[in-house]
Amino acid sequence: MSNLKSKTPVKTRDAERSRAVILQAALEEFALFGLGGARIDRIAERSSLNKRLIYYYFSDKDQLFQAVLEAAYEKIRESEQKLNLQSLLPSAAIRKLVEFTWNYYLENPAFLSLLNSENLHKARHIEDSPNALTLNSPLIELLGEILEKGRASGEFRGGIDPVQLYVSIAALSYFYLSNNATLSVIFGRDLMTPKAQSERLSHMCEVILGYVLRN
Amino acid sequence: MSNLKSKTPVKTRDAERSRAVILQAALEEFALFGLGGARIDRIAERSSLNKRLIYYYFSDKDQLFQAVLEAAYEKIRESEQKLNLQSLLPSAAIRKLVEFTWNYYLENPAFLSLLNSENLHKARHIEDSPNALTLNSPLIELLGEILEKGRASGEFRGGIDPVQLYVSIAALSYFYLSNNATLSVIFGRDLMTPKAQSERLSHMCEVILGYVLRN
Amino acid sequence: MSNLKSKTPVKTRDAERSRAVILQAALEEFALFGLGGARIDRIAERSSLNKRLIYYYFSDKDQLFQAVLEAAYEKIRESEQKLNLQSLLPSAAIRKLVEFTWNYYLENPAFLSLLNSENLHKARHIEDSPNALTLNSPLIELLGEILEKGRASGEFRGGIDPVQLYVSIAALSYFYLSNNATLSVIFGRDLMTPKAQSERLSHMCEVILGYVLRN
Amino acid sequence: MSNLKSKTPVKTRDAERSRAVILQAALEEFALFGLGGARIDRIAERSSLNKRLIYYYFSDKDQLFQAVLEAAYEKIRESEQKLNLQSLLPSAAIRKLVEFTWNYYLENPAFLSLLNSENLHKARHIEDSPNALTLNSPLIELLGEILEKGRASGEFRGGIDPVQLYVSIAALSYFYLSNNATLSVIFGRDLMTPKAQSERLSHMCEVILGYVLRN
DNA sequence: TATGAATGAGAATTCATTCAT
DNA sequence: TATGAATGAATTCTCATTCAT
Repeated sequence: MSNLKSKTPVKTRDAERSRAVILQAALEEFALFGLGGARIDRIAERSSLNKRLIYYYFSDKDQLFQAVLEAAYEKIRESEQKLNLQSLLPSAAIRKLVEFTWNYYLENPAFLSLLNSENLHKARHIEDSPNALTLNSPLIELLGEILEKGRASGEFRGGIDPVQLYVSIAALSYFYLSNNATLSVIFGRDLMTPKAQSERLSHMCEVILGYVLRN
Repeated sequence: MSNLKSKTPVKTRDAERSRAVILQAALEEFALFGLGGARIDRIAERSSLNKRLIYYYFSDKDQLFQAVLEAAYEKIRESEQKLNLQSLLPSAAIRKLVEFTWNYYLENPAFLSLLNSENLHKARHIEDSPNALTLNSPLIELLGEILEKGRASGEFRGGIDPVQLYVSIAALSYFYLSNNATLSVIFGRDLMTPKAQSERLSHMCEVILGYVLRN
Repeated sequence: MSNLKSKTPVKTRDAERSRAVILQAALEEFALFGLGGARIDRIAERSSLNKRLIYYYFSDKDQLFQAVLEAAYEKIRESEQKLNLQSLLPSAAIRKLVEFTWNYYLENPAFLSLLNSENLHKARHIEDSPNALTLNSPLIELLGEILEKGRASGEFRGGIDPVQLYVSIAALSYFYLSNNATLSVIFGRDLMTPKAQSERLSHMCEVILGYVLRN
Repeated sequence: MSNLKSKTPVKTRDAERSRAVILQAALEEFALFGLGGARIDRIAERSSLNKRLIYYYFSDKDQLFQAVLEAAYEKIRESEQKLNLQSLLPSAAIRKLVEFTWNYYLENPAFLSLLNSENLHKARHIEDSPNALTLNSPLIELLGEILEKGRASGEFRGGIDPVQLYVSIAALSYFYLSNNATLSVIFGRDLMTPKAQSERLSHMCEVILGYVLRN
């Protein structure tokens, strides 16, 4: 085992690795400071790589941001696909989606920050990102099937738009976590204590299930 | 009285007005580009005032941002207070709050953008903004009373945390509008058509009322 | 005399002066190194002014180059207008134009270098320089009149295109001076000694006058 | 012999060819952008060869420029030698030299651009180019003989310095073509139409022959 | 002979901020 | 109160060149 690792030393001249290291460093930097506030110099430092190399691989700041964004979207889509919602009962599936969304955002605050930046910039980076377009469709389709299954069994109410539901599920977690800093100040209470977190999760499940369930 | 005004022409030596003009220009600039992306030069242009004056009134970029933020919070609080929710039946009050939140965010996109920036910066500007702290309390208190009144009358379920509810109401509108750009790209449909807007509002009312109402 | 100067001290905050100083420094730099080889830093040093100020007045390197070019053209046009060729006999006028051209180029090598740079860049800077277009017309017109006068008196041959003649007069001096460095190496003789210079001037007069004079 | 070549496919390990390809690519790049503006990266692209190889063959940008310049001089000298001026009558020889010069410059604009660059750099590259020095002598000598032959036959005037004449012949074509961009803008007419070209050639022949011919 | 990866020094340009009037 | 002029410190990006294979 350990000798396996020694057989593959951390190569210096490894394009794949360098690209990945830069992407990770850039993700952190963009998440912390936004697109405008991010500094290429700091990304170079973070990645312990030469600043020039960033331009070598990504041409400029915007294209770097785009690459980071694409990677972030791919990552969440992969996680979503591992959920296997189709194998669950409708209400369990919905609950699992709410929980997954919450946990994913909680563990990947950089993703939220990235999306905020991208929205500030009117989505211009994803717009010309070829694979972005079809990224969400599978989940929405699946959600549609779940809603239909639940409705057929009489468990769920009818007429629910899966996009609206998906947006609402995301919204409830996203807003709480993304705006946690200002909300905590304004309400004068720490919204990130373990207790607060579990209360939020319960609340969201109640809201969403209260909505989809027939009564 | 009226001749006082005619003696001081509109564009000169009117401190109050200059301050206000700068604040408005800064609001637009910060909303469009974020704190990091905003340019003092452009704020000067937007306000057709001298750049130096901005420093005269607001000392530096951060304090300017803070002033803009405070003004934005004040404005929404004022609007909230005009709602007169206490005079309505509980369910009508809740519905009205949902509608108000949606409409306010819709009409004041700069406010959302500002909050995103402030959250990116960990709320450091409101933190030392003396009046920010108590800003939300009245509404939360009122919401608590409404929930209690509804519960007492048997219309509402019990055990609802007004803060959670308030956050969720805000979340549903905020996320949809703030992230509209990326969502529209990803779902491949324009979320801001009049039809899409009214569908969203209906959906949100159903979600929130579905949650608070006993059955 | 000397107290005149003390009455107008070198003001620091003098926009006109700063602009002029930058233009002069830029002229020298561009002449020495071409557009691509010129360094904004060195222009700042040359002018003992802040680099930032260059951008303040001229926006970017290209616009600075354009401004320098325009100034250079204006200067030679002014000098040409002082020639008063119309008051001379045709052959004297032609000779004077040849001599003037030679001397002007000799004393303003930066002008030649600037034109070379501009031609390397396909004249893109003068192209959108509003006043450049009509700059040469007056002289060409005057030259046409001189040629006609000479022809009418039987002194000059007919059918001479003033533009062709003007270009040829310029060419004979320009090429010699602009390409002096390579020519001197290739011919193995210094083309800039006083003797060489006066020989060149004689030669050019003979060529041009030999061409325009009837016999 | 022939099978040796077939064993080495066209694109690999052919040092001679690679050198030549690089030289050609560099010629184009230097001609388009000058020495300062030329980019090693682009030369690599143009030659579809690796950037590293350029350094392998030519050490650095300056030496590459020097090699390009030498090749360009060699090429024009070769062409000049094919003219066989000695076999012509003096006036025909002069006319042919004017025409050749014009056509050569017309067909090799890169050569002109290269010389401009070299002059901007004070001829420092040819200076230490061993073969450059004697390059022009044969033609000048030949021109001297032609002039003498013409003078002896009474056709040409006497006292013409062949260097001056050669420079003037070059000047008339060079300036027109090299400065065509700015001249076209300033005179507001396209100097490169077929008609304009042939007019220029006629004019130059008249000027030069008008000068050398006795009357 | 050939090439992709990597880099330090430098270049243009930007930006918040201050000076002088 | 108002403003044009001036600046130092960054910041993005470029470029010739070298390293490792």
